[in-house]
Amino acid sequence: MYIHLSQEDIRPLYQQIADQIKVQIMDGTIAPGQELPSIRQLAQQLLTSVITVKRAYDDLEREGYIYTRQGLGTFAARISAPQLDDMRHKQAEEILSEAVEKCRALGLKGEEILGLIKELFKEDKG
Amino acid sequence: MYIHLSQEDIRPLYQQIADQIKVQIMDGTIAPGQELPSIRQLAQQLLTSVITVKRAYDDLEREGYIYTRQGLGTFAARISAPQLDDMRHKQAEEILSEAVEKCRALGLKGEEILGLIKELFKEDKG
Amino acid sequence: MYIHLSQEDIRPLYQQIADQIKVQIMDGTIAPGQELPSIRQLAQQLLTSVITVKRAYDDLEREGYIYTRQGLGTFAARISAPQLDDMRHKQAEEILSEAVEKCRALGLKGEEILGLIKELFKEDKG
Amino acid sequence: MYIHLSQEDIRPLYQQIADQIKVQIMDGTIAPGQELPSIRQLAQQLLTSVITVKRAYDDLEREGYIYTRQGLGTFAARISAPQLDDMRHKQAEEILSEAVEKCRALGLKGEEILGLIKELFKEDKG
DNA sequence: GTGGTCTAGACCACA
DNA sequence: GTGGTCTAGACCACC
Repeated sequence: MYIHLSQEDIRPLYQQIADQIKVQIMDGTIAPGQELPSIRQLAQQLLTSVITVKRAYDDLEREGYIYTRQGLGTFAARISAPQLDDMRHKQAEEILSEAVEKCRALGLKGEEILGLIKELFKEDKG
Repeated sequence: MYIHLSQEDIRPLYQQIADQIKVQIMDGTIAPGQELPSIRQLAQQLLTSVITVKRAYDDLEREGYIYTRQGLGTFAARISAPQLDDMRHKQAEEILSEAVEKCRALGLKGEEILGLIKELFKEDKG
Repeated sequence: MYIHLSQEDIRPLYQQIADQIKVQIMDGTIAPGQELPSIRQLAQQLLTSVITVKRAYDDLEREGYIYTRQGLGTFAARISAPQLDDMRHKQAEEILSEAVEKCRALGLKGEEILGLIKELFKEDKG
Repeated sequence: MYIHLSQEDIRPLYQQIADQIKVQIMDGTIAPGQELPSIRQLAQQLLTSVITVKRAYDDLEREGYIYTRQGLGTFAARISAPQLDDMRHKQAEEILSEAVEKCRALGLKGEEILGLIKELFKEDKG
C-alpha cells in the first residue's frame, strides 16, 4: 500500500493517512475484505508513530470503511458496489458543500458561485 | 462596525473577526479608505483580547484588504468595486477548483459532480 | 458438531466458539454426557489455533457446562433440562437487571423503560 | 465535577470518564453551555494522563454531548430538553437492545425474555 | 492559560 | 504476531 505523507500539507498526519486509504478503498485499489498492513508495519514504513496510524485506522473504522479485530488484523470492509457509490457521493457532497460555504463567506451569491462552477467545467472541456 | 463572535462557531475567534470585516469591505458596508476601530476599541467591544483582534487585522493587511499607518490608525484599502469583484472571484475559483479536484480523485465524473452541486443549491432554496 | 466462525463478528473467536457450544448444550443438540471433539480436532476443523479452542473449553468448564477427564476427553455436563432452564434464566435475569439499572441511572422511569422494550420486540417481529 | 474511576471496572478508563459525564449531562447535573474542567485539570484530579481524558472528551464531542474550542475550553452542548429526551431514549434503546441480544444468544425466546422483564418490574414494585 | 498533534515506549488481550 | 489501552512528555496554535 502506497501512502505519501507531506509535512507541507496542512492536515495532520493521521488525516493524510486516513484520506489516502479512503480514496484507495473507494476507487477499488484496496479490495473489499482485503487485509491492511498492521499498524506497526505501516508506522515503520511511514516513519511515524504507532499511535498516529492507529488514530487513522480508528477514524476509518468509525466511518465504516474498515474493521479491526484484536489479534487478527485490520481489513477493508465488505462494501457492495452500490454502497460504495453512496459513500463516494456523500463524501463528495461534504467536500462541495464546504467549498460553497467558503465562497458564501466571501460574500458571493448562489448564482455567482454556480456561474463560476460552470465556467470551470467549460474550461476543462476546451 | 458590527461584528458577532460565537463560541460555538468552529472557526477561531480571529478568523470570525477577519471574515466579517472582509465581507463588509466587499459588500461596501465599509467604504474604501474608511477608518476602522482601533485594536483596543474593538477588543473591548467584542469582550476579547487585544491579541485576537491584532491577529485578525494582521491577516487582513497581509491579504491587502486594510492598511495601518503608525499613529494614525487602520483603514480599509482603497480598492475599486471591480477590483474587489476580481479578488473575490479569483479566490472563489481557487476554492471550487480544489474541491472539484478532490471529487475527481474519488472517482467521480464531471457530470456527477455537476449533478451534486445542482442538488446542493436546490436544497438551499427549499 | 457444527460451529461457524466469522471474522466480522465483534466477539473474539474463543467466545464465538464457547457461545455456540453453550447454546447447543442448552437446546439439546448436544446431549448431557456426550463427548465433545478434542481440542486439536476442533481447531483443525475451524482452521484456527489450539490455543483459541482451549480458551473456549476452559471458559465452558469454569461455567459448569462441560468437564474434561485426562486421557478420556471432554464431555457435556450431565445437567437435567430443568437445571439448564434455571441456569439460563438466572443469567438472563442478571443481564436484564443490569441493563434496567443503567437506564434508571439515565433518568428514565420504569414505564418509559417498559415502553422501549415493547417497541424493541415489535420491531423484531415486523 | 465528580467522577469515580475503578480499576475493577471492565471498561477502559476513557470510557468510564465519558459514560459518567454523559449521565451528568443527561440528568442535568451539568447544565447546557457549562464549561467542563480542562483536560489537564481533570487528568490531574483523576490521577490519569491527559490523553485518556482527551480521548473521553473526543468521544463525547463526536456524539454531540460537548464541544471543544482550541484556546477557549470545553463546554456542554446547548441541547434542548426534548433533544435531551431523545438522546436519553436512544441511549436506553441501545443498552436494552444489547441486553436482549445477549439473552437471545443464551437461547431464550422473545416471550421468555419479556416474561423475565415483567417479573423484574413486579419485584421492584413489591 | 486552553485544546490539537505527535513521539517513544510500555503492558495487556487475542490468535 | 496482531490490535487495545495507557503513560510521560513534547511542540504547536489559539486566547
